[in-house]
Amino acid sequence: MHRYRTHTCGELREAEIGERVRLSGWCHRIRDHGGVLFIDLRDHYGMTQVVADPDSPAFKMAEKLRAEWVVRIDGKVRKRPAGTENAELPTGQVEIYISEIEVLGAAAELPMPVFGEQDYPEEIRLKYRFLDLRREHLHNNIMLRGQVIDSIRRRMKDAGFFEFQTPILTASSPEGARDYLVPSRLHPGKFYALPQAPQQFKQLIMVAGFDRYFQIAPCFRDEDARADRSPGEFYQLDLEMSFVTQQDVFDAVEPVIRGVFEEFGKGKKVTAKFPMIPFAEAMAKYGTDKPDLRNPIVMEDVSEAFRGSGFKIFANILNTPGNAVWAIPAKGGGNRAFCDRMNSWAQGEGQPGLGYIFWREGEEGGAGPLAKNIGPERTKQIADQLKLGVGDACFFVAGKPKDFVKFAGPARTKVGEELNLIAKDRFDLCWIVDFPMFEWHEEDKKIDFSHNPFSMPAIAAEEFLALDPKDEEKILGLKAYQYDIVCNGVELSSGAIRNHRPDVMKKAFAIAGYDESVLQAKFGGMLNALTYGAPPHGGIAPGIDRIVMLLAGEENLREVVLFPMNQKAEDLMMGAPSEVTPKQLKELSIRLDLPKKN
RNA sequence: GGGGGCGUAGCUCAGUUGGUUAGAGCGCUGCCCUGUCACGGCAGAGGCCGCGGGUUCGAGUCCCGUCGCUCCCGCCA
Repeated sequence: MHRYRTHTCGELREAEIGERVRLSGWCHRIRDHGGVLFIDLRDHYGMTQVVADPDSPAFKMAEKLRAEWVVRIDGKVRKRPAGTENAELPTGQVEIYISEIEVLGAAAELPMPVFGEQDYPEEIRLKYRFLDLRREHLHNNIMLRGQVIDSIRRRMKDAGFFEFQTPILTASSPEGARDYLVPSRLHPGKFYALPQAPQQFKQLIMVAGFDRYFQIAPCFRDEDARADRSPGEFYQLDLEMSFVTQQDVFDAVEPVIRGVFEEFGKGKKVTAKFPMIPFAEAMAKYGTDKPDLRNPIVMEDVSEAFRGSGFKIFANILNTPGNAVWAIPAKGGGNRAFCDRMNSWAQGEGQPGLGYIFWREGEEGGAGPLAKNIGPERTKQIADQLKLGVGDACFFVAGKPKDFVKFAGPARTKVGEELNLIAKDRFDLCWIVDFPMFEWHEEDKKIDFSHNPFSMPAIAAEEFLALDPKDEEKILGLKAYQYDIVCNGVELSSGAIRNHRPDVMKKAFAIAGYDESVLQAKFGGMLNALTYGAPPHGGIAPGIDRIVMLLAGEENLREVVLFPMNQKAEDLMMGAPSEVTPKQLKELSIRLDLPKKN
């Protein structure tokens, strides 16, 4: 007989009745009836009920067991007495009558029970992650993650991609997020950086002629956390392709993403063909470049209904060129209680308030102070434009669109949530395309890259090279071959057709006000590589953690990461980051200059 | 760096207008219980009410500060 087990805890059926078996696992739940004692023995594979009574030589030992002790039990499989079968368990037709128990690992009193579905504070869950991971919910999430990654690998390889590894210790990159730095012992005063993404490596793999690259790539960024953004490290399905247009990248990636969502989406409807939504359209309709398309609300410009109207606040705002008034239609929100609630919410968001009109029986022409200010004609104009009627409401935001979208987008989401308009049973995916190449940097009063300086401008190279840097209007209107995949309001990935031409890259940096020496200093290696025959190439990098988060139905990345850090980028279980010895620092030629407390 | 929420038993939470000895469930300890699967019953232990200061005859409760956790903004090519 095997030292620890003949079967797993999820294995035994009626076929094994009468066999002498050996199981090892955790005491999930113990029910001691005095005369008869049940233990639900749990392992990775499932749960089996084991039972002892005073006739069993193991009874005395069984009475000593406590939750989460790891034990080995020997015994005989027998059919459960009629009427005591448990249909919830695959092993529920049988039980094991214990003849011997060996304690393999006793457990101290638990800071957090494994049994049950109750919520526990993050701090405890993270400190005792190994206990949390025993719980069915997290355990399943992590297994799902592994299956999703397996599926992605298979799909990528089937599509002709090859998997590469790129360095973890590399050079600090000047753009983007803050780097994690690793001091060099051999080169005092110099540092490696952990890659924020293998961006330059994957481009170099294309320059090296490998044609189709992918990697489940760890990425490191020293930025503050969010619910959907892990501090420190996360994983991307990083991929890159040579001799491709933007459409080729879409055609390669879309089936992989859609396939994974269909495979693991538990029957939720997945977008059959991802719509391509230009950045400008996404901002205008949804107030964000990562719209939740499950929310049917589409905003519209209603500036004309307010221009020169009796509602002086908006009329005055509209006197400034470039300003506008947008409407957020709220089907089914046509009552004062709801409108007031939205107004309070807006104030909680730091807004002065949220103007609204609503339509109800007896006031078919529109109710609320705003309707009275602008009069019935303009109110009707709004109702007609947005196809609103009795029982509906409409909210308004006014000012400079670039500024108020930060509020309008969340307001659209809030209305959708409050009125239950969001279809929960779908994964609505889309491409966001036509991002601007450059944008006006208000603080520095200059034109700068709006995304990745490596993206190719969506304009003929010759025309781009001929651009007059003073022609700001044309430059700010330029689009880039830059694209995102968005699912249910979550940005899944960002990608681009890369700028593989040194001349175009130099021009792009010149337009953004960087001297060629800056380009050389920052991206000399990359630029150099491009001068020796670089293929046109492009790629994208979907976030693995976010995909799994959506598939698992979680709101927080920590629910799909094995050993996550907390919001302050601390590993409470391992105690990272930690102090190091003076000897270690000395070897690295590092002296600490810590900030003074208080 | 800034804003919101939370902080009471090992854990999840309740705690009234500021008023006697701060409660419940789970867990823990002991006893009882031969068919449970969230087993049940009886008894018990367990509290710097995050910390510091203030107001008050009296503070878990009100005020100020601080710390911790969390969510968001900034940040995230």
